[in-house]
Amino acid sequence: MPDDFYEQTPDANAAATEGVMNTIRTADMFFDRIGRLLRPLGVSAAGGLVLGILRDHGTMSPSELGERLIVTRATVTGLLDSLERRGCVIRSANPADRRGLLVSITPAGLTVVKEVRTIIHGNERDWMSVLSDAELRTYVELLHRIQDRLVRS
Amino acid sequence: MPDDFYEQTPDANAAATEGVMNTIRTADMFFDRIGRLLRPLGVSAAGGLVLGILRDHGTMSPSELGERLIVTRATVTGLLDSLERRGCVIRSANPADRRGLLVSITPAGLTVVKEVRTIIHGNERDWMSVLSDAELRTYVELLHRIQDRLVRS
DNA sequence: ACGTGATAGTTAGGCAGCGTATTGTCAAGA
DNA sequence: TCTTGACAATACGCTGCCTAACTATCACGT
Repeated sequence: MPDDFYEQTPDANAAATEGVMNTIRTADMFFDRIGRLLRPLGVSAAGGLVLGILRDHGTMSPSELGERLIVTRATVTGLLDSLERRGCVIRSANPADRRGLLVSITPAGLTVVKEVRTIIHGNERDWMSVLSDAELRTYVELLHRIQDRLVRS
Repeated sequence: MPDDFYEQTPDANAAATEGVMNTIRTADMFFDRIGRLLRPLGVSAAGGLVLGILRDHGTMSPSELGERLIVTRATVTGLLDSLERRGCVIRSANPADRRGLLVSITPAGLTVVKEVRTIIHGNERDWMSVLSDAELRTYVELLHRIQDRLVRS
């Protein structure tokens, strides 16, 4: 998002606008870099998140995956389609509820998620290295405050 | 993006990861809220950006729009298709270069962009009101430092 | 004058997200 | 029992973003 979108606004909103626009721009950059780093592994950024969750928390339903990812169930369906095609996860019937499924990570998926983490962690550390430890703590705290405001719509 | 994706990482990367993930999550929230606010106007968040640029800088080529938006020309094609369908912009031939086009905002587009700004500015101010002026300045400065690091890949 | 490479825009195909509608299943109350 | 409302997953259509390939045009160097 370009700086100049709102440059004609001379009032007190300018600072708030800059905060919002720069947040979005920075996140876009992160997401873009992560996607490029993961492409050689054959998974998307979203797919990497799914595998990480399955690795840490084990088999779960698509709905629960959606809650953890903060996306809709419809989106989870598509993500699982991709991951299943690549052999990273399998869907099986939930014996306790015939409406539901259970999603499990495969050995191939475990291999992928291991590589994902190695790649991403190093880069994240690098990206944030321009902030001191104290600045990073401040930054995260400010983000949390903004998020708290946002969840209250 | 869920907090717990990387929770099993006990080393020094945890703070950096939290910074990256929270940036993405916050931006997602911003983008979602903006999209919902703009839906009644019949334009997407990206469409609103295009109209704002055209309003501030006048007629320009799709390529230049793409540079300002930091998206590819192919993406601009799609955005202009939508905006043209809604009567907000028109494409015309560039008399100086028969390869190129010129995109102009229409009176209807001007009306829309005015409403967009009114709606968005008030909300941005509200969202960022949880930070003091000094904190907001700090926040934006930290974002700029991170962005500077990111543009150097 | 004429290739040759660069540029402008589109198209095609893919992924990821959404909202909405649909189908099947569960659970609770009449 | 049976109906009714909630829930699980999917299908469909839309937007937005990408890359790659294509056509048309330009601009430069020979």
